[in-house]
Amino acid sequence: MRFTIQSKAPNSLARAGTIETLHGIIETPAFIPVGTKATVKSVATDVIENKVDAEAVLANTYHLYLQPGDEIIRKAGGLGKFMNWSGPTFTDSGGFQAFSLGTVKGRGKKIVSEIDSLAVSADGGILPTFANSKTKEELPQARGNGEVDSETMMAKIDDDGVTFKSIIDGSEHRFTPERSIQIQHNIGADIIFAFDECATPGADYEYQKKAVERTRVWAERCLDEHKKLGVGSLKLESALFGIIQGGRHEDLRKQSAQDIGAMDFDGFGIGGSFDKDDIGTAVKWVCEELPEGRPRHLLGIGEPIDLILGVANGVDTFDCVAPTRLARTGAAYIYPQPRVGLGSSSGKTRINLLNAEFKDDFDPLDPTCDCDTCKNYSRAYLAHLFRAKEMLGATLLSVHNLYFLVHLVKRLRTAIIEGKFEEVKERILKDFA
RNA sequence: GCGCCGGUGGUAGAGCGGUCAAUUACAACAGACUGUAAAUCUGUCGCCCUAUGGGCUCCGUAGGUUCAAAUCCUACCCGGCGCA
Repeated sequence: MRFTIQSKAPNSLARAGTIETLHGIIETPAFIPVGTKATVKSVATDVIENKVDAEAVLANTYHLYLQPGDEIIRKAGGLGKFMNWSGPTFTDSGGFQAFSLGTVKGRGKKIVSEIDSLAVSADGGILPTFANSKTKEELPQARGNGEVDSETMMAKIDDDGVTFKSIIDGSEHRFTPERSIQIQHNIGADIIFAFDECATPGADYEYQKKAVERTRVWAERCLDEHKKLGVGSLKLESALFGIIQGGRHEDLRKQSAQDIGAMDFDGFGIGGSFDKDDIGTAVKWVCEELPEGRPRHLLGIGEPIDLILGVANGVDTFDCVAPTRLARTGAAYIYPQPRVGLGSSSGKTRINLLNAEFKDDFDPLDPTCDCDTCKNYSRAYLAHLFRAKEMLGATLLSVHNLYFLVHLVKRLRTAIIEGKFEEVKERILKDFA
């Protein structure tokens, strides 16, 4: 893998560049669609390539390890071949799942729940049942700190790794930094991530500090294992990115960035489950500290405004489930625009197609958008698909939302190269403020 | 014409003397979603108000029994089935 910075925006951390991989070039900054289980949900790879214009896709180690199993993907010739994606690929390490399964965060008002048991759902899948749902406030601090001692939790973290229950069949499994790297080598993505501990943003300072230290130790172990494995049987040369943690604490973020930045990683991931306010603080602290010549990926972010702020603060690549998840429930990103006769959708940056006002709205989703969905289908038709529960709705909206974010970031890239980043940033920011 | 069964909120369909403005599902209306346990989850869903409380109307229609009726009785109207 080779990273080249083409141009930098003056008085800003923003930069435009290229990441060259075995499977093609990623022009940065770039928004990378998430394809957790080796599929960007509801969208075929040729559409991701030709209609969304994505630079790469990101899959997940945890999910692919459980199903279909990393051996199968290795036999298929690696992730890209398996899913018919010829471009660059990423895999996340599974560290985030250790966090999200360990603390079970927010579905609706049941912020955190104790999982009572696993039950078979109507469609034959296995679902946990939430017998003693509690709000965040009611939970003991220890649970928020990841000290998940309860037998009923889905994951337990210790200094050596994470033991977790399969979301598919409840069986017990264990990830260590070494194991995560081994699995990721079998999956064979171009860019893989170190196995980190992602503490909940609500955890206290002491716990965050511990997570930073654990992440540092695990990072070294990942690097060792990665070097030991070399190019492996697949002969796919993966680049390994180290992950920075530290929550919302400046000293911890800088410490983590120095720790990880000093190691022999090909690039970096910034983890930690952010909300909007953290981009200008935590992300900035980290990017100021990291060595300039290696790419930075902001894990799990974001919304349009997050992407703009992320680029401005030195991030090169992003991934986020929001565009596809929102699409599946009928929500679409749009550029705010005054719409005559449509008071409530006027000026919005996101609309819900299930709202009654779109039943007979025959305009495109976003008249300023050049995606296939906007060029060919009306809001009324999309609204109908969602009301009728036709799966094409999810596909068409996913294409739009992905296109929207991918091209938003492409616009920023062009602006950086043309020396107009501040101007373009301010203009778009004003739209989304 | 006789007999039996049935008529419940937008729909289906529970309830069959008080805990019923009425279970549940669907529909409808709104909200949430940031390294995907997510084609998911949450809320509202008779009307009105000085709204974690109060008032009014309500289970085909009209009467009646009862302290109390969607629930029991009578008549009528409507629907289904059976027999003439």
